[in-house]
Amino acid sequence: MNYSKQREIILKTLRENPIHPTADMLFALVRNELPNVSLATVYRNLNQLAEQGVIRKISALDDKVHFDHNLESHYHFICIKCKKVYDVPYDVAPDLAKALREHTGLEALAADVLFKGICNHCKH
Amino acid sequence: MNYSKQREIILKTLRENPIHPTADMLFALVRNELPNVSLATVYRNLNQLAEQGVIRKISALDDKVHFDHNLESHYHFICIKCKKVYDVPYDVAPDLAKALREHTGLEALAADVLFKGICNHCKH
DNA sequence: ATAAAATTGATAATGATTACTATTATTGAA
DNA sequence: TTCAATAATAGTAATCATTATCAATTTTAT
Repeated sequence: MNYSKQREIILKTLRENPIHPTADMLFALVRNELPNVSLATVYRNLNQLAEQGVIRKISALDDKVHFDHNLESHYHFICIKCKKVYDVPYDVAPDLAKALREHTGLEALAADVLFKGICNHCKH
Repeated sequence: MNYSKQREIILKTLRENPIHPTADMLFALVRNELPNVSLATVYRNLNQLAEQGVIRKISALDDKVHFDHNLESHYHFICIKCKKVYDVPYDVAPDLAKALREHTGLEALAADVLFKGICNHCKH
């Protein structure tokens, strides 16, 4: 993987944002710094970075894929009103893979948890 | 919601199948009984049934939306090789909403858990 | 029986994502 | 540094799951 300015700025932009942005949200942000960047470049690099394990993809809703720079084990809460995605600490549901193994014998490589509800901000 | 033969057979077909089929899988199955059924009718009815709470949509698998006739609380395991979706009993991770509330104060209306790994069948 | 409302099949449209391609940038060795 | 090989880019076309549209048909309530 060669260096590219675009990839550097896409990654930097993702890391600066706690909002779990989608590809098109990042496209808009990155264009502030690189006005000629292509949407295809954003998608290409996000997929490469996810494949390398530098970032994570989260399929939060039924529609767009969101990206997460936080590699630590954690879960997500999506607000069904504003669609914002919040981090949920791992401690809320630790050792799910172990529980799965003990109950079913299945070996999980990953365990994704997605809570859905209305966030505190939207309740008011 | 009026009665329709198509809806009846779509629902019956989903209930007869433990495979968490997608819309196009159901389309193929339903066409055995109703050769003139339209793909749009399958989508339309699955969405209606899900909206009524008669069936459930499961997303976040891989692009396509799968449908589940099992309304009891339970989770899913997807095999990353054969893409089959298996049910995982609720007991593997009970009371996630309560744990979320106690840790974060957030109120979850739903908690989806998706395990990813290689199923026993694909291991051989 | 009949009119209003719901549903259908066929197909066009949508929207997120990926593929393609000619051009440009990066790299490592001579 | 120069240069050829490789990788990445911008722009755009293509893909593919899903939705929307609409005239025709079916269901339902009166």
